[in-house]
Amino acid sequence: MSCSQEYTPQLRARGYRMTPQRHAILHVLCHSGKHLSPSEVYVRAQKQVAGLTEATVYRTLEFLAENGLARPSHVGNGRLVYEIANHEHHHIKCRNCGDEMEVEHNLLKSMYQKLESASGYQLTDSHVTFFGLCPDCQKGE
Amino acid sequence: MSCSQEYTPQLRARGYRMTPQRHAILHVLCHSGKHLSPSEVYVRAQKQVAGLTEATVYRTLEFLAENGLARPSHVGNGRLVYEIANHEHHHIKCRNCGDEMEVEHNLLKSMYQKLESASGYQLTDSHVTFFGLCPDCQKGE
DNA sequence: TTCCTTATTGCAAAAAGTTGCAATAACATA
DNA sequence: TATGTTATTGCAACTTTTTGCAATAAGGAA
Repeated sequence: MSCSQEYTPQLRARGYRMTPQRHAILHVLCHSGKHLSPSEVYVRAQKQVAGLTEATVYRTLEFLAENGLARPSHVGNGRLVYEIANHEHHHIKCRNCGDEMEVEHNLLKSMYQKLESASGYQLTDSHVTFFGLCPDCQKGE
Repeated sequence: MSCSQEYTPQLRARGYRMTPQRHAILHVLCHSGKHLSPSEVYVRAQKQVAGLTEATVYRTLEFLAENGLARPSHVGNGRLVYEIANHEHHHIKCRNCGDEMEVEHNLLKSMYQKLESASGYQLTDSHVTFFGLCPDCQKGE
């Protein structure tokens, strides 16, 4: 309950429906704080909705992402993870130790503008993951 | 032959070996011009090396990426594609029609510096894919 | 050229993710 | 509140990607 409730009108307005499955998945994303893989979402949401399947989790996450309620991101190795889409940010991940931090979008803002004018594209999707070496791992090198 | 030959000493120097499989896969990447999915690489490389398996293609692509000879990129939906790592660039892809263009790295250079000083990270991996609407699809909206 | 070490491959099984389709259940309307 | 439409789910089969392990072969040293 709580957080996920507020999404109901958003879905209805677009002709979609709020279901116990979507409810549970949104709830999981809301209260996780970090991003989760589909199977992590599955394990947690299953406790709230008996009979939930993994296929539904995959479809729901993709659906939520398409509708701007969840943010998918590529964090290494080609696997997607998801988090709730409340504030715009990006990630930097350490190639070595896997440590990760958030980056405010306004650091990238002027670059986005340059990019838009250079390419003619209108940038919609704003999540990017950068890879590098964290301060600790740089010392080790 | 040709292009892929020059990589042999690079691998040897690090204690790795050049094999017919790696040879063929590098050759495919070199002569494709665009990025390819693992299965596309498999289909093409198989013609040069009888008995090549998909597992080997996956492992080889990951290996080449780790050693800086190939560049992996996330082009939508969580699937990885690969291309030969000869010049630094990024991609912008249209969410609507799938059209794609390259972006020169120097457009992002100053942002990379800001990011490094703000985070303390040393950014190593430089490929990013941005998503947006291409000029044509913007008109349609 | 032959031998030896060990990086690399193929195989087969497992894990992760996707898809078609019939059954179910949101929810707008009466 | 009862009803009909159709968005959504579960199921099961399928595709894609990963992994362990024994067999193979690259290439340095004798």
